[in-house]
Amino acid sequence: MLDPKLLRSDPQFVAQRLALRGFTLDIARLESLESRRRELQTATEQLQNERNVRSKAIGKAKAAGEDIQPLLAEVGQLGDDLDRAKRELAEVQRAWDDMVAGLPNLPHDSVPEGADENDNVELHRWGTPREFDFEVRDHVDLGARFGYLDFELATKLTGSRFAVMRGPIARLHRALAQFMLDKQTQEHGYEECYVPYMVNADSLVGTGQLPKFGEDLFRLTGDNGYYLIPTAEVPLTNFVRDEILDRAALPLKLTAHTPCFRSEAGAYGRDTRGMIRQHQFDKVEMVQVVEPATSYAVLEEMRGHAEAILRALELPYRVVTLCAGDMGFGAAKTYDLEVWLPSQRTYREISSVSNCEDFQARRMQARFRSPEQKKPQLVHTLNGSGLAVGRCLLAVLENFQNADGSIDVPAILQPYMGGVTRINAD
RNA sequence: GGAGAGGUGGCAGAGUGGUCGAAUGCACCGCACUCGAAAUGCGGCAUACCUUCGCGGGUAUCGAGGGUUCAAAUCCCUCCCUCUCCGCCA
Repeated sequence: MLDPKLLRSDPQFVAQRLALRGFTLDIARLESLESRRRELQTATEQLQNERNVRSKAIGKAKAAGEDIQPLLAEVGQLGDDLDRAKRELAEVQRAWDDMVAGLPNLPHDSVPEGADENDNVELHRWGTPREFDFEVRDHVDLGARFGYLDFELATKLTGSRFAVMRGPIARLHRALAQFMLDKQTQEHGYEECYVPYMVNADSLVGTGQLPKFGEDLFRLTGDNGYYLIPTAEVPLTNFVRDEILDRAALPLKLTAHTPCFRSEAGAYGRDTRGMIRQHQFDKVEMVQVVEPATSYAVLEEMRGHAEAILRALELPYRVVTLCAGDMGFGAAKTYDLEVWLPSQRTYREISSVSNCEDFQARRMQARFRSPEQKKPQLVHTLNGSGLAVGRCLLAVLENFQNADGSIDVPAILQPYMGGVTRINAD
């Protein structure tokens, strides 16, 4: 959520920043709602005050043994007026809340302008894509060789956009997740967490998936209305919802390996082959909750934490700064890491690292207290994949393939594979 | 799933429908005392929003949401959560 004070004091500025991401702010509507809200709130509170004063007077009179009938008569009309005022106020307030809850975050000054992914700016590349002296197979073909990666089976079990992994590929998948988790906890200082894979609506509102993007989520039937998590960012970031932290508790660095569930309602027809875009995939997620002054330094740090995984795996990648138009709803600045996929001869997203500044914190009422400042201040929240396990798996399969369809296990993963150095061999 | 007991400020813990935003204790902060500290005394100590240049004033919040009432932490309803016992289970 954007700062209501800023929306009020400088709507032109907000509109201009939002325009960078292709969002049009209806200033006239905002201002009309705001002025009506203010008017109604003041009037309602005055009525409320009057009623409180009179009720107290009745209490005193009664305690003093006086006749309270005349006082009751005086107060008669007040209740109706108050009810009406409250109703009107609630209506306007809700309209305003709905409008503001639907506004995306403002892009940071350093974010490049642009409308879509074509305008993202490459920051740097690492590694050199390997030249193959044979015709490369994509991960679907490689995985099908011994039935280690089976999409048809998953379709029978469930439906499209799911995968079954078996044998060494299933183990490679597990090895990747274990390796990532170890790296983030042991070398980068994150606390390992195990979290619910279902969350309530409040958590999703806190991180910004709701109310606007419900169609991307799997909602469970039943009275409690839980949702499957689309990313561990949701449970991890919501650790601090409605909390006032001690400054000494910051930065809070959390990581978790979880499955992620996405309905991808708007993505039909894209990446239908293979496991690029699945309804269920595993991810190791990093979340940091920090003091505002440090958040941009932390963003760079977290990008490094994600890059470290790809480097250790010897996977060529590039880093792009997302342009304003391509960023997610809550992000003020985002880096995407894109891994080289030989079968597509292109880089594909494998990690996204974002600084949400106080956007999520304001929705969550997540604050911290420092000795210098009397009032609690909003924290800044950041999240990043470190990394997407499924996409990483397919990157390994494709980049480490041999002419005979076997796949070398990256050196760093071999200890996690019981010393196995090559899979898919005859 | 069944039966019972509960959810009050950072924590503990009072609270008869009416001067209750809420006693008291602990923790924390300031001041006094002290060479310093401890102990003691005095004072302060929730959050959000509205209003004011400021001092200040106002509104809301006692798990959540409804209801009764001139007035609700207190009464009624629904839901959520916690604890104890039983059942079932990994």
